[in-house]
Amino acid sequence: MAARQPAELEMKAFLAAIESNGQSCADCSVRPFSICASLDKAEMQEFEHLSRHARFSPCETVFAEEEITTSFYNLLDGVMRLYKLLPDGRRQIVGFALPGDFLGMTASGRNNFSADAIGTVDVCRFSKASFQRFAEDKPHLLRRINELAIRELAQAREHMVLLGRRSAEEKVATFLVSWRDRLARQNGASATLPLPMSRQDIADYLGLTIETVSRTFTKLERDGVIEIISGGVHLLDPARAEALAAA
Amino acid sequence: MAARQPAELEMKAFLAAIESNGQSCADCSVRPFSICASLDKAEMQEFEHLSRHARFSPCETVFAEEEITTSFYNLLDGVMRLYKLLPDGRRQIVGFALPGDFLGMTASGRNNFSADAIGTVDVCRFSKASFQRFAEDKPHLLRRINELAIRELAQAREHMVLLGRRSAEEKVATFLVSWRDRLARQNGASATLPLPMSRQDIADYLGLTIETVSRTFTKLERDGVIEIISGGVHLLDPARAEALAAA
DNA sequence: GTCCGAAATTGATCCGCATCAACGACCTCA
DNA sequence: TGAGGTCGTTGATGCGGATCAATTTCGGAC
Repeated sequence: MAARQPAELEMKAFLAAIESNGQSCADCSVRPFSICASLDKAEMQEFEHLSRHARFSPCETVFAEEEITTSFYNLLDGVMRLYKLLPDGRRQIVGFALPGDFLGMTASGRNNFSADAIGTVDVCRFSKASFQRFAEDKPHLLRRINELAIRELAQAREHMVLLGRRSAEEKVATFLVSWRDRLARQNGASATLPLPMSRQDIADYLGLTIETVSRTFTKLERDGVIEIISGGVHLLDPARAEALAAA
Repeated sequence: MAARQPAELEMKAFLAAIESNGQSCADCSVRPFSICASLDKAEMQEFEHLSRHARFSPCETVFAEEEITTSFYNLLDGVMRLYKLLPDGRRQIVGFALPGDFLGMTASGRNNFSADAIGTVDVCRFSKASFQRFAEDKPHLLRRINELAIRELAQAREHMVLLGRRSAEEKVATFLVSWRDRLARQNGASATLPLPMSRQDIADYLGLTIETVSRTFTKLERDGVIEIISGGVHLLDPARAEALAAA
């Protein structure tokens, strides 16, 4: 087994880079990625009064499936797992939320998935009612929300292909490549991938077991595609990973 | 094997019931289910001029993945399969579209899936540009589109659970129950389920092979849950089907 | 440092579904 | 009425990933 170096340091740096120093929307670092990007200065000031910052500890649940939705959240810092449970406990992670993601929109008024903090998480929280009142007559904001919903829908469909039609190795390679791309969009490209989620989380995201995920990581390392390090992986051969992900 | 009676007749009746007689939005039968439900009389009249009716033959492709999106579609009549292909030909059906469904919204300007007519299909077609111009400053329409997008997102996540975490039998039972519920929403409940799509379509929707779908149908019939008839199934024991789907 | 519990890895075995192959049902068309 | 094609069903077999079962590694407390 390869020596492990802390990719957590890199994760820390990454999180610091996108850290919202929180006092004001004006210097919120996730703004360009969030729904707030569509607001002008005056709207932003009004909007600011609707939000309250909140912090969640590792593994804390931010909201649960089927609960009546009372708040919307703008993720400022940290990573969350979004998941659904079957009555017998089987879990499907439907996505990981990164800073800038907007959570809480529902059609039914009840959350259609649960959301946990993975590490420590900072959010902007809005009451549903006041947010809806604010958004009601702002077409540019509505269009922005729409755009994000449609982007998520595209991701969801991509993930359906992965879950329904890809092998374990393809699943893991696809996960690594698309996780890298998501981080890169905010943070710039890097061959060192922090993976703050557990193997179990990855398994439940990919529709596999923890053992299969672990074996597949090991196989990719044997094949020289990745190096497994503490808290993440090093992408040694991105081209090969992409080839596995595409095929 | 059980005798087969034509459920196609029932499907025909179903389709007739929701048939848009097409001349005018005013007597369009899918309106209450579509985005048009949010428009007032004046808007509807303006909107009407933006649309052109079109008909597609069985198996005809309405639009293809990756194509630049030039039109939006309101499905009036018939059923469509929405799917994505991997380079090696593996297919994942990401959904079936029914009358009232609105197709064509993209984040990137390119379709993120392909759409085929299953039987004969009638649509309302809008040019993307004129639709966007029309919708731009109509918050109620934007909210309606949003609502539909979020509903689809919820469905997509539900389907991820199915693809990632359910057994073949659970998948088939879930499919039958939720197909019944979708039809019922428009058409009223019925124990006779028309299945206009092929076994291959069902397999590609559920992440299975055609053989496994066929065997599972047979098993459900042996167990008295369904009766297989021409062009569909008869749901003999809805409660048991729902139990399989829930578990 | 040592101890402890949780997470990850590895190995052995099993099973659900895929694959490969044949057959049957139904349709169209000559 | 029969030939041929497509679709669906059924059977035999194989394999990828699940399951069961140890270890090993890691991180934190002291």
